[in-house]
Amino acid sequence: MGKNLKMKSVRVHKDMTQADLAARVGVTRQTINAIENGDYNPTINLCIDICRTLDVTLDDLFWKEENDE
Amino acid sequence: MGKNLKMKSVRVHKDMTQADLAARVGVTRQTINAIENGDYNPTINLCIDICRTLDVTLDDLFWKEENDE
DNA sequence: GGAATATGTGAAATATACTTTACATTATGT
DNA sequence: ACATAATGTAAAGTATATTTCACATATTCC
Repeated sequence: MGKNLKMKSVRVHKDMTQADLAARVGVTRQTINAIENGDYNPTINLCIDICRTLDVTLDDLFWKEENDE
Repeated sequence: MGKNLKMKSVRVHKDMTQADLAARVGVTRQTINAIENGDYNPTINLCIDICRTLDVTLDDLFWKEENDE
């Protein structure tokens, strides 16, 4: 699976660590790490919580056009 | 949880049954039904597959603004 | 270079998404 | 009214998201 570089970049731009984001979202640091590294397939509610915390939308972080490599 | 009326409406507008959509997405009819009825919290990859099949994006079907009731 | 902080990762346990089977209810057409 | 298709739902099983605990590597900063 591909890494979620957008998520990482938005998080860093907001000066948050993986642990910070995890705490605000109410999830483990490992979970955030796994999502950024594309190690699994999160739940949509978790995605929504992450997006709200980072002030972006689902399409911003999780949508991929048909022809993404 | 709230029902996903947008998803139902797009699906119906495309003249697909829950079973049709399920088959195209590669999932059970019950799963589609449960998602439309807000009975659970699907995986983002499944959401993406549903969106692609219905020619919409994540924000169209699954994003909710802060102040949705 | 060493201390502290941030990230990557692994293995075992738990919660929950999703399947399978099955049946009941609601709509639609004739 | 009857047949048929579409939807709602329930229980038991399987797959996998997420946690917890633990440690190793990278990064930063003094």
